[in-house]
Amino acid sequence: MSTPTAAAQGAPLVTRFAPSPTGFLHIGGARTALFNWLLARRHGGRFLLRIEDTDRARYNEAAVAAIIDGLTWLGLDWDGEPVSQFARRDRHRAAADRLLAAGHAYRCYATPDELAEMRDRARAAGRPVRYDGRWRDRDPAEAPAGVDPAIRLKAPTDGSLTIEDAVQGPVTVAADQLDDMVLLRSDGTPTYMLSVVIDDIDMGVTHVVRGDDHLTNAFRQTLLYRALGAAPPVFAHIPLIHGPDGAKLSKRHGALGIEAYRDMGYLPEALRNYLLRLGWAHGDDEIISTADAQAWFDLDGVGRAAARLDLAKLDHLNGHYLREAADDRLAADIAPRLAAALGRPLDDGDGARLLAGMDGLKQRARTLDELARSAMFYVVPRPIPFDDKATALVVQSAPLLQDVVARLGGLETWSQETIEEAVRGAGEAAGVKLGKVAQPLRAALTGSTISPGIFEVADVLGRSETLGRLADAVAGAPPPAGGG
RNA sequence: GACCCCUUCGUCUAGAGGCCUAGGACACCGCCCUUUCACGGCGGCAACACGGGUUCGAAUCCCGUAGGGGUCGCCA
Repeated sequence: MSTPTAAAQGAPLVTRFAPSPTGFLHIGGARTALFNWLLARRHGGRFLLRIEDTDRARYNEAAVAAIIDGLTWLGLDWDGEPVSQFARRDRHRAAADRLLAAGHAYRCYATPDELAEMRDRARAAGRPVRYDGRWRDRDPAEAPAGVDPAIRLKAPTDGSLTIEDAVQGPVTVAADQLDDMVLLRSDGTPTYMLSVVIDDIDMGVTHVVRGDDHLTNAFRQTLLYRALGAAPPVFAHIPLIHGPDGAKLSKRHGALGIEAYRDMGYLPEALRNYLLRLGWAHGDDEIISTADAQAWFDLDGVGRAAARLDLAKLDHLNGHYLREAADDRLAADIAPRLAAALGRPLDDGDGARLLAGMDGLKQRARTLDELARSAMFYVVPRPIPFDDKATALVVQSAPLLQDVVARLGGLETWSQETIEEAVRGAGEAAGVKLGKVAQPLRAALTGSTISPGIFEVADVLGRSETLGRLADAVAGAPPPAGGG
């Protein structure tokens, strides 16, 4: 038998992201949220946020904040207020009572020890490890005194159940694989399985898009929908993300909170693009704007195999978005990183240089972290630190640099054009190629052999700072490497 | 162990029986551009897990094998 779905009846599309607040928003959760968000936005539907906080022992308030911060940073806006599943427990209990009254559920007096023993025996005998339904048809009069019962759903005992998963296709499971799941614990609290279904029904969720570790839950939940007389949603179980080694994501690789990626210097738009392409494709498109993603995303394009995390590709995408980003935004983004490295807040002069030099800087960086490091030379105080290659270059070319100092010092106008003219003049006078002058100059001004175009650097640095750094360099004995 | 799912270049993927001498992207290697490094351009390396079918024809359909993953809680 197959299952009709809510969406098949033409209801407006509603998706939800429903994390449990036991930790941060990890990369897999972020992708699940992205897909739900995109699907809703694509179809003009609603994207809801629900916190699955029914397990009070593991509830963690900081985790709720981390999830909300993570989604916000990623730019995934949800509709309405976040829903607390725990706050809706009375509603869940009432549903369990209704099922009990309708004969779809029953009281089970089996104790935890008894259940553990039952499982051990099944495992030892090589039988499926399931609840055996021992209280399903037993006379409640036989209930042991002083034992609070759990409420279990009566699942069908024969036949099979097929789910038409929007990603996995039709998936069939035999009824004997599904045991009678607990709806209400013996302490009267609702379980996740019951809460999810009641909440999804109440919230009007039409499409449940989640990790495929939930695939087997979909069968149990479908049974619950039926008992409740409600149409199940469209299920879409997306493959999990694996680490670079193909194994399940662990703390060793990418199982980091989304904020860790932010701290590593990734832009939210780059992460969105990367996560979108991980397990989903739209022909050969790679760089996909959020507007296009919202116009194109569909469940059809979601693959069925697990994908591995590849930071190199994320780096490439991030570089692309970095080059596209506005200079003032990037300057603001790296300011805290620079201030931390400098041990002092940036001043107006630093800010002006960063902004002026940003276009040249951002062409060369792949992450905000790299961008900040490459920008250090603009804000470090004289005498600036030199790396080994820069030191060697400056020592070799001191006479040439002295001529450059003389020529630059005599400039009436300080601009990229006049600077270039002066530096080229020095090269011609010495009978060497431009590179022979430009590299030592770069070393003197930045302390490194790598930087944006050197005329631009000198222009941004300004006349006095440029001449000052040059003087420091030709004065010899530049300070040892370090810092910048 | 039982059940379910998956398997195209190193990685992400295109591919829905002939358009495939399998395309794109990242990574890698050359060359070009060039004041360095990037960017960009051009070129290269590199894959249909394996074995059987079905078909005039299979990366695409079917079966099996191997490998990988997921689930088996009064957790979510």
